[in-house]
Amino acid sequence: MDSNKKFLNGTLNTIVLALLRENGKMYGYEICQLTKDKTNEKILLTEGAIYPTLHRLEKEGMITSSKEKVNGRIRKYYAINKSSLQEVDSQINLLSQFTAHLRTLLNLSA
Amino acid sequence: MDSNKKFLNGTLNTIVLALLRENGKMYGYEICQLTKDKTNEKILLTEGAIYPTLHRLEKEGMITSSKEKVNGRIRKYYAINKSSLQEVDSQINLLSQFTAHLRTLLNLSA
DNA sequence: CAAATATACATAAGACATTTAGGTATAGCT
DNA sequence: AGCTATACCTAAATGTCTTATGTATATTTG
Repeated sequence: MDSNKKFLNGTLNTIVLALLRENGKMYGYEICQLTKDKTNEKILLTEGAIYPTLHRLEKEGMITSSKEKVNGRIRKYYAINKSSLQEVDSQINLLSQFTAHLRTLLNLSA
Repeated sequence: MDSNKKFLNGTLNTIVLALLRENGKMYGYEICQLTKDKTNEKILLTEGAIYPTLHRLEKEGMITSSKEKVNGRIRKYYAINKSSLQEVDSQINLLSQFTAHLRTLLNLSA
């Protein structure tokens, strides 16, 4: 009841892909933090959601992981596969259209 | 894979409330049709989703139904309970904020 | 006028993403 | 030494939605 958690459903996949497209490569924890920062703590991705999502996207062949040791800890970076860039664009466009239609339905400007 | 069906998850409740708030009273089939028309057939509400949603909202005390016979067929109209108007506004605002943040994340203007 | 389509409601099984809750481990600060 | 931040992971439970059916009347069309 507190945040807009329930609205996230279905959009997480595309959020991840959009952030990866913009930033080249990112790791799970970083995706959570950046989302928190960019949305003023209004959209909070949980680790229980983000990691299975990343694993699924890799399994589907959309992204590829690579491990790097940074400051003694291992980070698992993910990047979009070049062959999937078009599909990623398409998915982001779909979500973009959806939010636009939603705002029309809700009678919101812009 | 064709439409943006998956994005709907979590927003249906609020869409229904927003349409009811704007139009005073509506029946299930009408909500589906209006949504289809307003979004250029991009957001399609299915009957398997809309009716359980209306039932749930009524059970929760957010809306109230009333049956009317129109053209020989019975229609079940729903309207927002006055005591819930504030809660409805609040929910619509939350969804509005969510879509705004989402558009920021996706690097979309407006 | 018979058949197909549109209108209008409803329910139930199944799919599926996310929440909630737990677990491991290292680095850095107090 | 203990707490917090970083960083990964998994699994059971939850809950919405899809898909598939079912019923029934009104209207359109061949």
